[in-house]
Amino acid sequence: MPTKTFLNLDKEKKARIVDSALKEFSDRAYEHVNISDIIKKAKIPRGSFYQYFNDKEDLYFYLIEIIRNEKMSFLQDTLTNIEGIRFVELIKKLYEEGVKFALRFPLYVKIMDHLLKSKNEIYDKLMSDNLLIAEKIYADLIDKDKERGYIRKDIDSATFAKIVVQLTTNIAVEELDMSNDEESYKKMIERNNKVLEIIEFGVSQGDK
Amino acid sequence: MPTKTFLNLDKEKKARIVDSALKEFSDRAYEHVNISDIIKKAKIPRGSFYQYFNDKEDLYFYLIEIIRNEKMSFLQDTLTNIEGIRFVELIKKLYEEGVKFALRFPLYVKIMDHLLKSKNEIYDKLMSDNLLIAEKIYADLIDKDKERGYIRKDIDSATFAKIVVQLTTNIAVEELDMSNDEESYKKMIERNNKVLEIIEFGVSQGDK
DNA sequence: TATATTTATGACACTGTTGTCATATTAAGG
DNA sequence: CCTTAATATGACAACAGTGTCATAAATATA
Repeated sequence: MPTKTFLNLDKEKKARIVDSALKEFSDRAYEHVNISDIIKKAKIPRGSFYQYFNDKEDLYFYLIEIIRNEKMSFLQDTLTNIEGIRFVELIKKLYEEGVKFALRFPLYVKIMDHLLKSKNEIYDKLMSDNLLIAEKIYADLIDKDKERGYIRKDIDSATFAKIVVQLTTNIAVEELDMSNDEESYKKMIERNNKVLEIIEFGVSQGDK
Repeated sequence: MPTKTFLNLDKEKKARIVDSALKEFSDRAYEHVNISDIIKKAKIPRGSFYQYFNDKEDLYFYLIEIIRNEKMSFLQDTLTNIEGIRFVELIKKLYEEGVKFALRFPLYVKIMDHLLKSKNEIYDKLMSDNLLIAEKIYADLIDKDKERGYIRKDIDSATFAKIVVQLTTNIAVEELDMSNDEESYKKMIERNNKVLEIIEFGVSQGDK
């Protein structure tokens, strides 16, 4: 947690520091970000930084917190209106919102992407449960859809959930560098729809 | 490339160096491996190392080469008998062989996993094309299966290929730490079969 | 204005890592 | 056995980054 001193800082200075840090952590993976670069970009002296944060991890956790809050408030509408919607439709919607979020806050998404791909203690502290929790939630929703007759009962819910998590968490980032316009937005949505169509109906031509 | 001096080294010493390096690069991502640890473990003096290799990258590329050769010779049988086999069956077979390979050479697989998840210039130099090439090959095989009536013609081959690459390249590694026995071998195969079953026939219960 | 408290600052000691180089050792050739 | 070439060695300079600390400046309080 940042110190009281940091939180009392005037808006502009705080923003300078946070922005600089966001930039660094979106460019590089956690281990390669160094304080020296952050304070240089934020134009604060070294000593001040350690007046505000314990160390790099302290700062990083603070950023992740900011990002998560932003994402949550972004998804709030979608998540409060789950009732009655089919699982596959929900996934589509969530992905769509995810893409919107990515276009609005590309730095945030890059940072989370680094985190997702990392394999260190930071990941363990912040993420390891998260995806499992998502899988669990998905599996429950899948079960409900089985009851309602939308999904084959012989499908393994856990496997299906895992597939969805794996296919929908990775796709967005590559695109972000290229262009932030409507074009790539539509392309990403479309690609995801194709993927879900395959999952829904399968590729097999057989009589079945 | 290693120097002539290195290649002339007696077998035992060469092995000591290579093994030490393999261990380090399987434990840590490229950027976090340092020469000092490698030479300490291999019990060679610092100067010698630089007699053998230009730098870390030089050594790393050499290891990747070794791994690739091993993998290729491992998959040779499977790859020479593609004729007539259905795409989905081929993927199953390749995955199965992949698991066998992983159990036989866990260090190799961990190293390749680090590489796969990295997002740096090393990755660009060594991997960026590779997955695209795999996708292309898969897409061609999918097209053939369409002709033969195994796969729906309205499926987007590129999308399908991408899905397969994404779902089959990631799964293996987590398991490696736990246990190297027959149990986990069977579990991995089984899980992959479930995934492919979903891809093949879809999850939808609809009349269709 | 005087004093206490909070904040700012950058020099510095410390740690870790790389690649080089002068020198020593070993092997090879005649 | 002597000379030349190949290989081995570890001390060291150079660099990069972290976290601390004594001191300065600013701000609040009385």
